[in-house]
Order: sequence, then C-alpha cells, then structure tokens
Amino acid sequence: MKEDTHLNSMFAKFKILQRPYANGLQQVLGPYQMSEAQWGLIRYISEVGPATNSEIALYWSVEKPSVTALAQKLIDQHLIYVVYGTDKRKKVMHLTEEGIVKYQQLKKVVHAFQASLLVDITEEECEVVEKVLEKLQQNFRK
Amino acid sequence: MKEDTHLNSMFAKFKILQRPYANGLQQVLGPYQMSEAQWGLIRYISEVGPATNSEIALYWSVEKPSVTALAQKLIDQHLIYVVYGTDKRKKVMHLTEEGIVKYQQLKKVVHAFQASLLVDITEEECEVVEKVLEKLQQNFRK
DNA sequence: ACTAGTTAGTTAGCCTAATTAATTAAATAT
DNA sequence: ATATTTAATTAATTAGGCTAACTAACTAGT
Repeated sequence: MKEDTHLNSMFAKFKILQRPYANGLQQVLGPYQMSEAQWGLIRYISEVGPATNSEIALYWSVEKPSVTALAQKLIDQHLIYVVYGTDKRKKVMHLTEEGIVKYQQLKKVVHAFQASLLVDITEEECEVVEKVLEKLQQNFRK
Repeated sequence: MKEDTHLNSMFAKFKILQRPYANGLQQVLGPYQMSEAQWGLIRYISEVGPATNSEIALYWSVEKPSVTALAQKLIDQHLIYVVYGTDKRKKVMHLTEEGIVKYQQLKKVVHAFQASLLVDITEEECEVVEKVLEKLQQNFRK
C-alpha cells in the first residue's frame, strides 16, 4: 500500500453532530429568550472575565462586526455593560447583576442538557476527546 | 459533594473548533468553486450511494427545502443528476461522470487538509473520539 | 510636534444558509 | 373511495455571518 488517501471519518461525525447539538441547545435556551451565541458571550465573560470585542472576535474566529451586533443585543437586555479602558478605544464588556443571575440560571439548564448527552461516556473518554480537540486547535494555529 | 453542576468543557472546545475547521475547508474548496455543503453532498452520494432529498435532510438534521436548494446548485454544475424511483415522488440523486471526477479530485485535497490537522494525534485517540461521537449521536436519538 | 501607520470599534449593505407555511402529487391506510 | 401521510417544491422570512468604508485613538519615527 503506497498511499492512504481515505478521508478521516472523525471529521464527518464531528460535522453531523453540530446541528443536533445547536438545535438542542436552542431548545434549551429559547424559553430564556437567548440564542446560543448570546449565551456563549455571557458564559465567556462570566468564566474568563470582562472582555473586549476584539478579544471575542479572535477567540471565536469571527469578524468584529459580528461581535458588535451580538453585544448590542445583550446591552439592550441589560445583561452586560461597557467600560472604557485606559486605552480609550477599548470597550470592555462586563456582566450586570442581571447578567450574573442569568448566567447562573442558564448554567443549570445547559449543564442538564449536556449531562443527558454524556450518558454512557466515561470521564477518561471525555479527557481523550478534550486532548485531541486541543491538539487540533494547535494545529490550526500553524 | 452533592452536585456537579460545572459545564463540560468538551462541548466548548468542540464549538471553538467549528469555525476554524469550516474556514479552513472553505479555503481548500474555494478554488474548485465548491462550498462545504456541496462537497458534503457529493461525498455522501459517492460514499453511501444515490440518495433522496429526504434522506439527506434527515441525515443532516436540516429541512427539505435546504436540500432542494443545495441539490439544484450541483445539478446546475452537472455534478449530479436525478432519477425518479419506482415511487414516483422520490427523486434519487446520482453523481454524473463529471461528479465522480470532482469527488476524486476533492477527496485528495480534503484529505491533505485533514492530515495537516491530525499531526500529533494517534490512531487510538482518533478511535476514542469517534466512539464518543457515536455515543453522543445515539444519545441525541433518545 | 507632525506625519504615517496601526488598532478598536461601528455602520451600511450584501450574501448564504437556514427556517416556516402553503402547495402539488403520489403512495398508503381505513 | 376517502383520508392521511410522505416527497418535494416554491415563496417569503430570518439569523448570522461577511466586506468595505469610516471615525477615533494610540504608537513610532523623524
């Protein structure tokens, strides 16, 4: 055998799961008037800390205007507020009290959703998957 | 410890990788005038066999009109053609000769792309990931 | 202190890919 | 035969990205 040119089925399975996951999460978040992306931003700020638009754009591999629009929706809902940095160009997003409460609510329901998906999957398997995902991320940076 | 309510970081990593992967694949497919979804359909037909719109819609968790639009683009490019089944409602998509050639071309470049991402990842790790992805898929069906 | 170049963010307009609702036609079940 | 379900389409809408062009603020080189 000289060449191994068959496609890796891991990536295909990866792809197939994206929509069920997104649809499921949407079901869970819908009653809270929250999209997956909005939840993602609240989650980031809560877990990583206050962030600028550019930081989010880089982290998510989206362009900055996408973040502007998303942030505006959360501001309208009084879930985040913006503080100007010492560098006056930078607008640092923070959670409001209301945003903190929302995060804690959503965290519970999202966790329940995820737990329902992890049935029959062991800790060890999860760890291997995470390790592989991290390596993939590193390979993207090359 | 009575409750474990912290979010599973595997799903977050999963999410973060989606855009770099899609963007990378788009780079690879762009020169061939092909979107990721179009490639996905060609690939499905080539590897699984001729398929109806409904079959694809179910497999990908999208609505049927989405498949109609996608298929039309491939018909316009003469990459697939449609045969009516014995059930005359069903339109079965097949690859044309041109479509088969396109598949073989793309398979090579996509494989190279995937290989570049799999650096430092072992066969065994891949297998664990695939097994986990399959279990997740089963859990969605519940 | 001026100038040139860069970075952060916004606005406007566009595109793609998805959705829902309504329609037609064919197959199936009562 | 009639009613229901299934396959596919069309039309209209929505969500979430993108690029291009812009302002404002910072940085570095002269």
